[in-house]
Amino acid sequence: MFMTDICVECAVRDQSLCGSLTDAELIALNSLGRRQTVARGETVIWAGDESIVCANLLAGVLKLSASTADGREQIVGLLYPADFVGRPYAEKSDFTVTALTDAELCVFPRKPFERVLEDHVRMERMLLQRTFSALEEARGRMLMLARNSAEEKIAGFLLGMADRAGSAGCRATASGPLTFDLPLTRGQIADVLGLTIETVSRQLTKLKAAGLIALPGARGVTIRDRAALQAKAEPA
Amino acid sequence: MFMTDICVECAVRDQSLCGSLTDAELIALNSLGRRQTVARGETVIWAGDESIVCANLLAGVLKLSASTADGREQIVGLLYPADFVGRPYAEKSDFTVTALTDAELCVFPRKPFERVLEDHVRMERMLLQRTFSALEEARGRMLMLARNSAEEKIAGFLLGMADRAGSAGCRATASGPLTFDLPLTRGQIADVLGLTIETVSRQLTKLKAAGLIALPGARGVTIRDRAALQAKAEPA
DNA sequence: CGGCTGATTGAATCGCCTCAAAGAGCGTGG
DNA sequence: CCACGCTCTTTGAGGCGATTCAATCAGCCG
Repeated sequence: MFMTDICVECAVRDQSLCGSLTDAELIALNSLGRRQTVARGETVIWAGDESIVCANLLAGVLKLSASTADGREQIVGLLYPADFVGRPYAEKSDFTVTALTDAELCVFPRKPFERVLEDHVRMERMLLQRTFSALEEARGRMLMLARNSAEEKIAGFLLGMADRAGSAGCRATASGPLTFDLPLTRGQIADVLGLTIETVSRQLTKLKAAGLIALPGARGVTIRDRAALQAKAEPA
Repeated sequence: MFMTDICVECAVRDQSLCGSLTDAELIALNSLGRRQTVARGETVIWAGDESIVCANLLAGVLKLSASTADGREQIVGLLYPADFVGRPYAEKSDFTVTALTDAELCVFPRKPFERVLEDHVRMERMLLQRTFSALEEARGRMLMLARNSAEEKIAGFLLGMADRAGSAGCRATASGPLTFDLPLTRGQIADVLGLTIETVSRQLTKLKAAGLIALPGARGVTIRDRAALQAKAEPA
């Protein structure tokens, strides 16, 4: 194995699907994969297009979105580093994938990737488990979208983002004030939660007024009272 | 192979996951599977419980539901004959599975079923594809839940049920009036669409008043103007 | 014939959306 | 360097759609 192998220096080597492969097995994938950087706002896959590629997300945040015939949009999932992108064995893409932040992908042509999958049962099994997890998450999101109030949605969303940011290590204190930057605009948060920009803004302002959070700068968020937020997110 | 083999007389033999197996391979599954009938209203799997079984649905309709801590419920999926039930490789169940009609299942203990899956790559691959389809459906449902009006939800729901009933062959005419029975109560429709009972009832009444549908009996529905319904479901 | 579950209908309320305008942050070019 | 324009955000006023609460009605079974 050469030092030029892209997998060797892969930041998500162990968390991604590839974690199921031995170094030897990686060689096949290695020759297949191609690093690709995408700028914030750029769309990687268009809904309805032919399904050409699969990928592992190395860095950044992507959104998965769907929209109605008359243009109403809904973000149906967010993808974080080490997440898998695309749908093997499908001829066309169902959803649009767009970069919310500058991002980096490890892209594979779909057909050859399917062959690798077929040759490596452990990897395919891992993909199955990931897909089940994604399904579970999607269904949980359905409950949230259909049954939670705007306040519950915002509180839950902030907690979710805080957990992610926390593990990414902005500040380690679990219960104390945690500050992080949202990778989404108000409009994108609205698209995730099934609300409007104005409602998102109003709810955030309300939580700030109540002292549960602070909003340093347009993108920053500080969790000041996690317990109270949790109570708003999940009323007994 | 003996005539007592349950797979031989299986109504969904070719449509289900098992369709990927040869008759010889079926023998292993055959000894594992157990027919189980469940009555309308009965719950097969409880959310949070240990994940003990997987199954193929042979007949009837099941609902997959989630609920908030304070009891608001959302149906996150419906299961029809030949659909797969459960989640292999997971230690606990995420959602509650309940029979909406009297139903019949072909149940497998999870652990042994996983072993069969591991031994039959084609079947596992088929499950992967099914799971991707379920994910796609769930995400489409998210768009519907978050962005469609009550009228759009009801119109779309009726069309979906009509398609199912149509293929099951109540009456073959594609564009003419099609009559079928809903397997769901108003309350359950409300849980599917993220509405309330009253809203469902009002929207149905409105569509009836507009002459797009008729409502013969509590459970019956007649599609009188499919094109108009389609227009309500999917405004350009 | 009650008693039950499910469906319908009405009235009033409220939460979120729509429309509208103003303010903040930020990069660009004069 | 600062004014300008852009995008994103905040805030307000008003309206509408769906919910909530409540009462009646229909079908079904014992």
